[in-house]
Amino acid sequence: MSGKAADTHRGKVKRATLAEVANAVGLAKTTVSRALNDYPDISEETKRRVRETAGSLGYVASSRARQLQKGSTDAIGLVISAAAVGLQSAYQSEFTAALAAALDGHGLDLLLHSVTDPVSEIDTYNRLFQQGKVDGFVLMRTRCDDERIRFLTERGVPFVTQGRTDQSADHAWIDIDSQQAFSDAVEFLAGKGHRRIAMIAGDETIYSSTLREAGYRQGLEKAGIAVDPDLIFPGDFSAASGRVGVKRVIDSAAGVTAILCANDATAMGAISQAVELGIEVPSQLSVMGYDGVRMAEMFSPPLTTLSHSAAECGERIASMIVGLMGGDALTDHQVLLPAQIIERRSTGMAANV
Amino acid sequence: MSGKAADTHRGKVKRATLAEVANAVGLAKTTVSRALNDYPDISEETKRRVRETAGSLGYVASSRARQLQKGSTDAIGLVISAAAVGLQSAYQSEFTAALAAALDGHGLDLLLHSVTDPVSEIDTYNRLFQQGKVDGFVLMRTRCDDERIRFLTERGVPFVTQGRTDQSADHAWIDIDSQQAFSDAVEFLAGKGHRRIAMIAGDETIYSSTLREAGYRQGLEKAGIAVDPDLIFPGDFSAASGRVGVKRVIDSAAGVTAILCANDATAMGAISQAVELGIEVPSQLSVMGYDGVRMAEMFSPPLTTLSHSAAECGERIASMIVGLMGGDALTDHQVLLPAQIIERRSTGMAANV
DNA sequence: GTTGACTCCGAAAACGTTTTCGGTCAGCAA
DNA sequence: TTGCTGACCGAAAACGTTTTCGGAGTCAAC
Repeated sequence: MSGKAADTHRGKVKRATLAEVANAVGLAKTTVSRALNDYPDISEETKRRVRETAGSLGYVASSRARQLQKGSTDAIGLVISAAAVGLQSAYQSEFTAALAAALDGHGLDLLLHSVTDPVSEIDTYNRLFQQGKVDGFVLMRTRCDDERIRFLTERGVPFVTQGRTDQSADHAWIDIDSQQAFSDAVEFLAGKGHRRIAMIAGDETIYSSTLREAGYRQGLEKAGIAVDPDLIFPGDFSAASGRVGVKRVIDSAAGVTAILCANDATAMGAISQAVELGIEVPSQLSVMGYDGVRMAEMFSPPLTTLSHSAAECGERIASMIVGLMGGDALTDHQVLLPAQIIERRSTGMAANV
Repeated sequence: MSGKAADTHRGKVKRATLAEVANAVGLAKTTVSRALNDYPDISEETKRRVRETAGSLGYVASSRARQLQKGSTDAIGLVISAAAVGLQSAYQSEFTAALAAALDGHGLDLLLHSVTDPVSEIDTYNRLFQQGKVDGFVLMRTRCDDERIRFLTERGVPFVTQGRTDQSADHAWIDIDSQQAFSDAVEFLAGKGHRRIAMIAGDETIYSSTLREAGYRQGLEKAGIAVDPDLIFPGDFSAASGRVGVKRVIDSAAGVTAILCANDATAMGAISQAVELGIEVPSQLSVMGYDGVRMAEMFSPPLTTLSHSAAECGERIASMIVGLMGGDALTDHQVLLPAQIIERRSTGMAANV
């Protein structure tokens, strides 16, 4: 038994330990630990020897033990509510992937935790942190008045939100300037001759929804169009709400030639329903989305949308949370990124009415 | 300073420790630990007292310390390759979310790790496990001959794959019977009068792609249609490859009235490109996808597809990995689930050619 | 009054690191 | 010889749990 692939016996996997390495190389645990961590008071020769035998034993330090000693995990938590999982937009997925990639760049892992019961949400954040499973959090889908933020701020837990809130002054966040974006969008549509522009809004409990709507109003003003509250239809970021929205527009709002949707999913739902109702997009109706998800490009017709980069957002959040955990002073902790109009073929000149 | 919200001073968060609880309640650490873990040899009265003071101190056991002692993390790893992140299909996202939810039901967390360099992929699996950050893995996008599987099997690391491989005999997996599904799909199309049915295949390094193609051939045979290799076009599961595929079909394959796509994304790309080329779906061309992602329903036209449940897949994988880690014997460790045809409006009767 | 069984609890070891605090040794100056 | 400096290494404590083992009681039976 010259255990070459050592301990391959199904079931128990024996990891090499620091003590074993120390033993093998004939030094103390202390020395081995410091050699591996490249402390200056260990001679180069010793370091070399240590690294060598450590390597040959396949030694990898147990992060469990290290964490216990150092008091920090190298993971940050992201809790997604299963209730919203059905609504989990394509953008959220893209963002999550980007975030994981970005965190990896900082040597951090992303701990995904799903919570079914909205009541136990806060409790989950609490447990995850108290248990020491994560060092901080990233929050998505921030709500106008967000209990999670109050809770985490109170405890001094590091976190960054993707999206602002009413309490924005007090915490680190990154957000897209959706208000500006929606204002731009309206002006864009107005520039194409549209005068009666409807909006299918997002979930009103989400802060960003209110900003998007505010942007819509602002854009109308800039374009010199009076705001007609009857042209604002409720929605919830789902494709389904786009479908419903379109029906309502048709039923109740005469003369609408363009619909601005709270996000791409809603826009796709809207288009799909419109087409089913025999309305041609964009010749009879222009539809515009927001987020710039990948699928938007492949939709038929390809979606005109307001695009922003999930990758950049992930990168910056990663840096911010690293900074926060490093105890940085609050600088650059509130970042607003622009969105950009991508004109495709779901929008066109206003039809004559 | 009656420290009600205790230690809210930004930065340091003091978690209550077992010793503190023991001290407060006037018992030994041992007793407190066992009381909280509901051991039978602690009196009910004592348990009550312990739970009470533990609660009032806001005590939550550090999972770091517990893990160190017990030798197990309560997390399983999912590594996604950033290269594929662009290709990360909607289905993968849905599945990931479902998996996280299902694992949560078993008290497990999902550790998401992104890897950029494909070369370091194996290394990542190794580190993650050796470091003791995860107790096992779930693998997605299994390849025909999958190095990861060889590696993990060799080490005796518990894992479940979503998708079979050439080495399927040796490991736990769950998969959709895509071969049967694609066979069914062809028969379905043949039943609508289609005779020249093209296929846009998936990434050929992924095992499932080969099964899907095999199913396609099998379906043709059953329908009594000769297989024409020129009707099989390469793809990579992306919407883009659907677009390209359609162009090729038009250019090089006369008389095709239906296209079967390796997945929904490809189908959507195909439809979108077809429409751009002035081809009407489904009157001139039927297009069918696979996976049954949510967006398929909202597409225009709504996509006919082969649907299977990401939620169920997640559930079962969760149970399987729990079983594996519990050291169960190999039973029920290879599960094949069916997919179901959902007829929507991207398919129709064959056009007269 | 010893024994045994039973109930409840505690001391100490263990998990595998990192960190704190010295300790040894060589070389060199006084 | 003594003392000092610098370079290198080690013993032991610490992190916060769980587990192993055993100990102190009580009570009944012999």
